[in-house]
Amino acid sequence: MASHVFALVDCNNFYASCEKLFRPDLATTPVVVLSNNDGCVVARSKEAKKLGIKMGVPLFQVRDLMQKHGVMAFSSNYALYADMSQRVMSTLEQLAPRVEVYSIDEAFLDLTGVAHCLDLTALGLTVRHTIQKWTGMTVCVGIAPSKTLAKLANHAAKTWQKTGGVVDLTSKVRQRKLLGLLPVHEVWGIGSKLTKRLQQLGMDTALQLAEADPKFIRQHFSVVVERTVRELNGESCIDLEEVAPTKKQIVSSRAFGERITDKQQMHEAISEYISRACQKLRKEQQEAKHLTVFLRTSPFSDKDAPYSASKSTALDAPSADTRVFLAKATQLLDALWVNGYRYAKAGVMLADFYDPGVYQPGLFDEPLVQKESDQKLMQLMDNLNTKFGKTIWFASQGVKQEWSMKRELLSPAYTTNWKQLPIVK
DNA sequence: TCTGGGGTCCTAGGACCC
DNA sequence: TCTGGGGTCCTAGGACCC
Repeated sequence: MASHVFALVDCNNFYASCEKLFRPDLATTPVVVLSNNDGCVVARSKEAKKLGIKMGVPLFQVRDLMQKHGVMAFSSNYALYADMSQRVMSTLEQLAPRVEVYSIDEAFLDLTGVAHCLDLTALGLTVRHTIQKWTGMTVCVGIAPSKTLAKLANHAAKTWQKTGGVVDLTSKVRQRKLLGLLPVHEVWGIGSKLTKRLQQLGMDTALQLAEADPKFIRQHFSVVVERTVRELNGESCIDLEEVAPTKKQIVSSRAFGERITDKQQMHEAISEYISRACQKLRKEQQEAKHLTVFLRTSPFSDKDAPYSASKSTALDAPSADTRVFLAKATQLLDALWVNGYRYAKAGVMLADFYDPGVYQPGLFDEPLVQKESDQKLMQLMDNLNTKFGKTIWFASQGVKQEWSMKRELLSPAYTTNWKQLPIVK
């Protein structure tokens, strides 16, 4: 069997870099990007990291520090990040035979076929320079015989400047050397809970995990961790997935900008989430049969009474019609709603997906009638809303949406709105 | 006063069937 | 009163990722 070669390409400080790209005046300024509702820090530029601002920290805890050092904050601007991501990914597709877009700022490349005829470090440098030149983004590249090792190689490329942003980890000797240097929690798939349990068994470094007996790990943990051990030893267990598998569930949920205490407002919010979820569903060209609605108070507040509840229902037949789900969601909300709480968040979840037209009704079920006019209406709505922004919607979604999220520090839509293009003076 | 959103996979346990 | 073994399907919950 031919051995695999993967590269992991990862943008440096992606969201923060997107914001800086169109603001050359901020080149050396520390920048952070905030979560929805401007609640916590979800991305930091290298200057902000240096100040000790941690990932995920609530904004109010670092406000003084930020003020003192002149840190610039932005609300998250997903339209901008998604567009920049697409530019990076389509550049990668021109540079490598097979690409798996793994997240908004990362992609795995399959270099198996080209590994023997090209110098891998040189190839990594080419990727880095091309992305830099064509998109303005800086990336690091990690190359290794398994995805887990490629992740670690990328981590090394980011951590040590003298690597020039590219680390070729195809040699066993280098693999072992790096594994010995890294704590076990840096390994892809090892989170905080597993780290604790591994440490209790005396495994503190990635190398100690790599040297554990896979059977022992299988017994004490799971197949997932066993696979990680094999991957750390250069045995590729996780394949490249060039085409994204169809989704198995769609979630739409948001924390509110202000607490909701009024049922009518909650109904608006739920209607909005249903509408978004159904639009995503139609974009996936799927129909769903299962719906969950949930709501809860803030889990962080000690003075609010805690309440968290969810209810699910199954449709008679799969659908992608917003109106069908709106009706069901309203029933679920009636059953869930309790007066007197200060609700902080709610959401809906669609599951149990089918390709349109393949669902088999039970013997005694009503035969399915899918009206063409219904599908056309949904399609028309989607077209209008994609083309012109949010243009038409259902009355139940409300107009003012006073509960909607806070985004007070939003940057302009530099790349996706003609009116907000940056101007060169 | 202020703490994100959207996913996946695996496992255990219960219900049900023969 | 005694009372098996094996299989499947579903769901809830836990863990992880970015």
